[in-house]
Amino acid sequence: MTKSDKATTARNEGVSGPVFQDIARFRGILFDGLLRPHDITMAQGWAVLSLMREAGQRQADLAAKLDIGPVTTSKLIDRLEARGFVERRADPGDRRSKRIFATDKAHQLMDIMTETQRQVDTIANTGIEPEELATTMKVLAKMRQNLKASMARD
Amino acid sequence: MTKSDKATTARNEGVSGPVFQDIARFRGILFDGLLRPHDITMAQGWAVLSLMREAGQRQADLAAKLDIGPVTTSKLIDRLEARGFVERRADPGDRRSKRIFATDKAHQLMDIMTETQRQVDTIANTGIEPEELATTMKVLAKMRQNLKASMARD
DNA sequence: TGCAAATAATAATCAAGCTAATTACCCTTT
DNA sequence: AAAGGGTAATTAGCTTGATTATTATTTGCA
Repeated sequence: MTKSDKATTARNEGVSGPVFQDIARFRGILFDGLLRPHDITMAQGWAVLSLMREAGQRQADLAAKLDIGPVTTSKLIDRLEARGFVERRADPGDRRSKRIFATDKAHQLMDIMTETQRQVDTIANTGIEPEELATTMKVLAKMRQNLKASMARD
Repeated sequence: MTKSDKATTARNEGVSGPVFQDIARFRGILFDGLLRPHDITMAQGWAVLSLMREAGQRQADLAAKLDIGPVTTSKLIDRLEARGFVERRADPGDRRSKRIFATDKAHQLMDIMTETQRQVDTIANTGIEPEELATTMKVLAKMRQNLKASMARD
């Protein structure tokens, strides 16, 4: 640890700071760069994966699964449909709803997403002790839960 | 691939998932909600803080400090200038550059940002052991560094 | 039964990030 | 001194988020 690092920590400046934002952003840039040849983005890929795990979700279901808003979901599906990874079908029982299905073309994405995530994790986790990493992932899960719960109540 | 890398990969498949994206997003929503009465956002606040620590930075300097692109910086400053938190002045020595200064109005933001961050951290860190939190922050700093380094080389 | 409230999707608008391309300017080299 | 290459800021356009409001449909209840 350098002297300036120590000073920064002591002042408590930027300790949690933008570190979460930075990591999320850097991971996204890396992820999207690796996915570019496959004409898909990280956000789109995760949406498709959710649809392959559970076919025929309504847009509202998918939004809840991904923890994003219904509008974001709608536009995400627009792009996925334009690229042929997904299709909207009318819900036979409720004419307000649409059911979303992954197409055949989407099925190659499973392995691509898994492998890409492995690559990003390998880069991000270099030089980190396995036990410390395990602790970190456990803590992050708790943080995610804390934050989500605090938002749900408002 | 080292032995510990292999072990990590084996145990940690899909663990990282969108958890970083989710935490960053949730923190941003909370942060921006708390800042709303002050007519500023989290991203804007951090930019102003950097300008108060070091007055008269060029936009490119600020971009490097915040780890964002020059275009994002330019538009961020547009919004800050429109709200009267910041002003652009011509650089006397280089007519390509502009020097950015926080206005008097900005000085109240220091405490607001500090306090808001404390509130968000309090929510996010509830029920987490101090040692585990310390480990996590250390690991996150390392991850951030790993990711940034991997992007710089391309 | 009929009307009010809830729900599903979308349109419109804004913030914040990105890349690529432009413009203006500086500096070094010949 | 002119040319060329590099740097600073901006414009234009895309993605992914958010919020707010609208439309169409369903459902619940008096």
